[in-house]
Amino acid sequence: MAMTTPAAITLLAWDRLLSASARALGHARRELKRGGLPPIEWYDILAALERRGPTRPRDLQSALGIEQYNLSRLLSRMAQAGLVTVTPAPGDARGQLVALTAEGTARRAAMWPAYAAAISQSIEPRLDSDARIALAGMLDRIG
Amino acid sequence: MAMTTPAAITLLAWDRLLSASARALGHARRELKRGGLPPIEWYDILAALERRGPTRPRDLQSALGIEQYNLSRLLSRMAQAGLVTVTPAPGDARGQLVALTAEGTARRAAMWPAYAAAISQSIEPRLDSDARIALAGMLDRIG
DNA sequence: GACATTTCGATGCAACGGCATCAAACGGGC
DNA sequence: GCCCGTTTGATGCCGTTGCATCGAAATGTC
Repeated sequence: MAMTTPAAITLLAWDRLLSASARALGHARRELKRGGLPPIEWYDILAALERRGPTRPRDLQSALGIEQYNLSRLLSRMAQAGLVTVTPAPGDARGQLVALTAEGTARRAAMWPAYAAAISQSIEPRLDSDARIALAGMLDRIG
Repeated sequence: MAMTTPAAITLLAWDRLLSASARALGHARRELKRGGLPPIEWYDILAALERRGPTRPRDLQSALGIEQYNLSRLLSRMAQAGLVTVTPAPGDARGQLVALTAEGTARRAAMWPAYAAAISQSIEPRLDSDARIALAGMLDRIG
């Protein structure tokens, strides 16, 4: 067995991290597209709004880790698609309040089966429950 | 303590996987940019060419998991930057042979310190050697 | 209260990626 | 040798992202 230096281990972990997440993300994206559904980014925003209720863009941004300009345009598209409403924020004339529409709620629900299936297919087949817990714990430290 | 169902564990792992890799990747990208260096994608191609010697685009594509059209354009840019040469492939008039230039080798070497530092900073601070091995093993199964 | 600083969100522009398609060349079957 | 399906790589089109910057409103300073 080859001697494995700490640095080499780090690189191996890096490599696996990038390729595993790229593969998994790509799979989920394709599955959603295959179902004629919106992209993952929309799901995250819709789900966040469902959890939090009407929210300021700025707060969405920090909660989801999206770039400001990116979120701005995502919200434009989602509003145009009728999934959210963007209204002036009460008490701050600069800002806005983003809220789910009924259609937005429905759309998020419609996305879930395809999305959940993709997630399960990526993660569950070869990791038992304990391994998943351990994996989440390690990744949590990296993040 | 809340009961944690298997499905919830899967979702937690998914969440951590995406956010950890996004954070780590973003950090590495920013560090490279901060040094006035080419993007990660270029590094991967340069490193692959250094390992493999002159290579057909098709082979790079499957080795690195890049889309065909994407690789085609990356190679154009890298050739224009003088980091690789693209010549007709001997024995196959459809194809090409991509080779590193001296400048390409130098550039890859110049990228490494910044890239390696970003990797270490993302992975090593809170995972010891054993944890990194375990992490790589789990991610390998997902990929 | 006037002025500088900070925060919020939009946007022009260029680079990049995804998709579909194309032309050229290869190779197998007959 | 000829045709047909396959492989290789490029590209037009469009949607998205990154970057820099802007204007407007809020907040802090004096």
